[in-house]
Amino acid sequence: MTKIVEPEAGPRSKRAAILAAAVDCFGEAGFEATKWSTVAERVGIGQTALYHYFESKTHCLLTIMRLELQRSHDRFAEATKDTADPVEALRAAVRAAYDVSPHEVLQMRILQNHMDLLSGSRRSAREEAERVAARQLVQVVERDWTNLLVRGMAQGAFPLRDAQLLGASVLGLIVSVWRWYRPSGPTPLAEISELIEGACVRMVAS
Amino acid sequence: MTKIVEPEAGPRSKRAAILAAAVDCFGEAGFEATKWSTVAERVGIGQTALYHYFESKTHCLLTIMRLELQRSHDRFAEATKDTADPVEALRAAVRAAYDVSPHEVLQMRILQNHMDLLSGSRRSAREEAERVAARQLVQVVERDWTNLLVRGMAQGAFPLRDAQLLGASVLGLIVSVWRWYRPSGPTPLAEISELIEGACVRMVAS
DNA sequence: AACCTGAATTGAACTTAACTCAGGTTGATC
DNA sequence: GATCAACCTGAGTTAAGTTCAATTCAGGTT
Repeated sequence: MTKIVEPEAGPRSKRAAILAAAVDCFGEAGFEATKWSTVAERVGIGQTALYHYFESKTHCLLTIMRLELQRSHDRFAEATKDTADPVEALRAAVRAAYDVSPHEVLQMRILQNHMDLLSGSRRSAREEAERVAARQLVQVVERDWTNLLVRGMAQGAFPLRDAQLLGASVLGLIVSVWRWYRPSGPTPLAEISELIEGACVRMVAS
Repeated sequence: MTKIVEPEAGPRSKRAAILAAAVDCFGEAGFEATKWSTVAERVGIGQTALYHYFESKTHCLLTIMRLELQRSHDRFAEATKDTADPVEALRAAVRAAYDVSPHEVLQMRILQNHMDLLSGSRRSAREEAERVAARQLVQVVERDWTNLLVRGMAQGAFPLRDAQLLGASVLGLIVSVWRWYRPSGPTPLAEISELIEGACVRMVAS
């Protein structure tokens, strides 16, 4: 469980700007479709300057994914921390999952679209470090949901079922939205949130 | 609704062999991670021969995705065609979705991991044709599930809800499995199928 | 003010893998 | 056995990510 130390920002560091620009580009156009040099342009630096902050285009992507996973976990914890009733905790967790900014929507989309990157190992050390950290966070998030179900089953609020599998399914259902949802689309996020919240409760508690 | 005419196989065509090899490679190692030349090697031809059958590596990927979507739709239709009861039809459809060979598992994984390709348009004509065909098939499959729900709601078997959204959710839940499932993993597909079948019914019919 | 240090940046060169092209081989059909 | 289309290849091109040696810049030291 090696945690990655976030490189502290020097006063003229462009790391944050690069990450923001990359999220926009990767999120809108897709990782493969966006040229690394375009990100540099948008930040206002030459393409080679990117390598001062990230070892590679993929290293940047993995960083975005890790940060998003960390955020998801934190929000889950925050949303459920003082709710004893399992059903209410579940509802709160789902609502928290969809209580996101447009920028965070892009981050979720990027994360979902590149989960497969976390399987195979990477050549370079820094990339591999990010990958492993992200993979661990995936497991942490899965455990978040599974534990919630286990707790509910133990209290008799949820019927007994394979909590691991059901947890993965609930999570899968929730994040599947990020593959098709567009802020500009016809369905408002609030409506989606409500429907999924109900669906999750029925799935788990019926 | 332009349907793509499958190039009929000349007696010494290696198209099918290429597709099979590509599914193995793309499915196991990932599309980006596998070199196009590796696929050629595995088939036993030079890399340039690939371009006799596919305009590009991406064209091959899009073809795989379209074929898989066509298969999914066909299986759905076959599984539900003579089941009047909506709940039973839903159960049959879910079971059909998981009644797949290991090779088809790879195809589903490839499809799910590259859905984002279907958003943006492609440069070349043949690629774009495959993309559009695939995109249409996605909508067809979504309609398959939505119609099933609409039918069930009309008959009073399912409570009234946004069928479009709920259909997308059910589908999202079902296919989310292909991101993590491995035939070599600890959970047998039959067990997954059963749990998801139940989850879908509760989600829709409770 | 002159100097030093390390972070930040750059242009030019390199690498890799997808792709193009100009032509060669094979085999079914007449 | 001539023909034609399908099929295949080696050599060369291109595009995008990446490396590297050299340079600029900002802030602190003497």
